[in-house]
Amino acid sequence: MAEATPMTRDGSASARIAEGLRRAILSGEHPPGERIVQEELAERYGGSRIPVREALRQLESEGLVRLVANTGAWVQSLTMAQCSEVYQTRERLEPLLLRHSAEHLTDEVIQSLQRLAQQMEKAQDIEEFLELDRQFHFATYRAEGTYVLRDLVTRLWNTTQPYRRAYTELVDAEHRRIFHDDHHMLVSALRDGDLKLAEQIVAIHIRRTRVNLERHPEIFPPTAPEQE
Amino acid sequence: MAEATPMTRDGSASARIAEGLRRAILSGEHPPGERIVQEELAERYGGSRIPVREALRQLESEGLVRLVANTGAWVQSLTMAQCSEVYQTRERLEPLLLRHSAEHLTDEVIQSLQRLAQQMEKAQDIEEFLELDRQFHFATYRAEGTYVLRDLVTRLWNTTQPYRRAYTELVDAEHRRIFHDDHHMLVSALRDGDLKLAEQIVAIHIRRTRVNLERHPEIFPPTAPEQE
DNA sequence: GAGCGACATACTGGATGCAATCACCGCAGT
DNA sequence: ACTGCGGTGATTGCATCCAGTATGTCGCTC
Repeated sequence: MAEATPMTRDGSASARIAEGLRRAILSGEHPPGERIVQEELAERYGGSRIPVREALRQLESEGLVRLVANTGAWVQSLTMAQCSEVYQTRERLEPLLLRHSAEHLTDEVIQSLQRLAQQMEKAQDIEEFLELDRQFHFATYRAEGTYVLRDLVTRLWNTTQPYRRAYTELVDAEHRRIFHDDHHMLVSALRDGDLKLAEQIVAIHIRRTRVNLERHPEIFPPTAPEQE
Repeated sequence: MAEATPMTRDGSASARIAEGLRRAILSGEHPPGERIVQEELAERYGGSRIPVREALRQLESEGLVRLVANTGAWVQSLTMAQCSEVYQTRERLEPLLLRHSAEHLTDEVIQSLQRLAQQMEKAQDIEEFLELDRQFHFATYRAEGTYVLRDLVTRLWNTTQPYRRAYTELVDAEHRRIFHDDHHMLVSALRDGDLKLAEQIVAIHIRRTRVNLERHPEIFPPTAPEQE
């Protein structure tokens, strides 16, 4: 959905392929560690390998793909430590982003947040849950003007998406309850205009998820690949 | 085939070109807004346009280059607002990175920090000053293990490098004094093992630079180009 | 039977060439 | 003089082709 790279308004094949592959990876179609063969992508998107290679370079920079010279490309996989680092980064950045966005959070936006939070509680399928969660949080990040920080946060979400998915698959009802409570508390704080509280809720929300992820090392690749 | 740049250097041509162009942009050889022509780069690095294009895609993702389909590439330029946003991001992230690094800061490292800080005070030339400043700060960021956060911070430094250069050119002796004092205070705090203080110094140091940058709008492009 | 080395295969990396697109510039019209 | 428009040149985007390298397999030696 949300693009990590600023839209260069690029109708080119390489941009299309990058977008398609990014979406495919985020949707879970390609799990971390899966091999990516240039020719297959070229055929799938109806082009030659040249734009595919450019797309792969771009996704590598975004942290979604891992390239090894003369060898090939794989869907990036993170160790638990790396994933944890991303969450610590988010814990620092998202409150800041929220603060920048606050002035653009109109009543309509807050109402739609409320709706999204309620919808999430009724979500059955995991993909729907993940999608709504993402929509919810990015709806609170409406910073206008510049996009540096929001793009950064988008990338951080993207690189950790597979692990969020894996984690979501195995949490029980009680943990979900806490999760939803965070969302409702955030909506309330925003409605009351208590920005400071809202920032704290976001930070705690992210920290909680990180701590829970760290309780499930089985989600992550068993052997630490010496990537980069 | 240009023999000046040995092909045997490990890593693909596109990686070499990306590295070279990145270095050239950071060194100020190519100022923000300058047009980048693929063929010129290809000739300069002794290759064809294919690896050049891959390098440009990568640098675009890093925020150093701006690509427009069917039109060309330019060295990325930031508005003051965007630059300010990067500095706010750094203000949140670098204390965190410092904390991760703290355990790796041996006495030798701290001594080299001391030396770097002293060298900076004697630096004549602006390029030397910038280079030493960068070396100083990244010497404090020795996070081992994973590199997610350090890579991120590196990118943030890179995208704002031209403006740091422009700003450095016009600050007077008094402001430099404060700058150097920050560095010495940081070394002291690290030597004393007062991590909390060290984090605060870094944050204030970054904030101070941001505020000063915001006092010099003439550094930034006059008309806000509708990039992104 | 196990370990090692050469060959075969498949894939990636890069160069060349051609079509497509955009920017620039001169010219006609108002 | 200013604006709108078409032609021309330069530059980008992509496909095809060729070379280089890593991997997997088979056979050979110990």
